[in-house]
Amino acid sequence: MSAHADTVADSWVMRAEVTLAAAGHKRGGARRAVVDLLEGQECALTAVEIEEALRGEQRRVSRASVYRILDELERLRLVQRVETGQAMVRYERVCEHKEHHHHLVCDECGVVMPFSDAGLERAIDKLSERVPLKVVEHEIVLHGSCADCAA
Amino acid sequence: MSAHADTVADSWVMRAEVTLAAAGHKRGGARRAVVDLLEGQECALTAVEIEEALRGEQRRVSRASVYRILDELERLRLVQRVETGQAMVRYERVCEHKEHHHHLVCDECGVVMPFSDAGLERAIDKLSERVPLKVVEHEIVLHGSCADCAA
DNA sequence: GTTCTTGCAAAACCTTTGCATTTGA
DNA sequence: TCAAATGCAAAGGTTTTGCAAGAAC
Repeated sequence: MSAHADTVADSWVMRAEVTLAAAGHKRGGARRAVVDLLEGQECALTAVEIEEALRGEQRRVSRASVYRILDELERLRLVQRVETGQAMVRYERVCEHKEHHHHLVCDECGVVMPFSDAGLERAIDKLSERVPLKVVEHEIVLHGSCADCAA
Repeated sequence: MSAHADTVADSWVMRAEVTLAAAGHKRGGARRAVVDLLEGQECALTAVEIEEALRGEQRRVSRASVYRILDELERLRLVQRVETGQAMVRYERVCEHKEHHHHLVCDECGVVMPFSDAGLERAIDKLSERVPLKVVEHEIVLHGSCADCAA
């Protein structure tokens, strides 16, 4: 089903399929297209970017459906919002443990880059237990100027 | 001018006044009202909350002016956006070093709470030097369920 | 056949902008 | 007097919603 299915037994797509089915969803073509697209992304996309990517390739999906699908995927904790301080919210798939990353945002040109840091994750995990909130997820965004813009 | 001026020589309000004057701004009544309001806040407010708070108390300020003022304060790095995944962006004053904090967001009831952690700040500062971005600020948001909602 | 999905168009909403007026220096 | 500041109303852009047609089971 997905290009990753061979190497990763329980790929994100497979988890998504199972979770969606368990939630009583049928397998709509629009949602499958969005899920497949997200599987191949290394970083977060906006709803508009998703719509445009699908328009060319697999299957045209209306803007409204993109939002509805993302909303449902978020509710099932299959995708996560990423807020970059730009106009539009971004979305990316939630991977358990592995591949978990955060974001660098260049406030000048708007580029968004992923980064990850084990030490930071450890600090967050420890902290999460001392805080008056049952933490289910966290988001870290570093703002600044990218190499090109700072030059 | 501010209630804090006695105890903290260079309070945020004073820094704001100086910075605004240096940037060629006159002392408008609306902006002063917004700045004074922000000085008294421990955590981030939305533009609408600011408008509503001022409507009752000090001085009525139009929505457009609130946004314009926040925009200018942000450009001067006197306030910082806080993105909580809710509909509206929040703003809070930027305090140098001290009082720096991040946010816990209850995704069920929407309450936003500040928290701070020196270890986390250290991890972020160290990390900021290893990253392909000239970092000027960072934002950490923990999402989950607050004590009331989790019960 | 029933329920979930989807597209379209309209609506809702937050935020920004244009313009005329007022205010501060 | 001149530039900045402000309010109002309109515009802009993103996200949501209502409704009817279509697809999955």
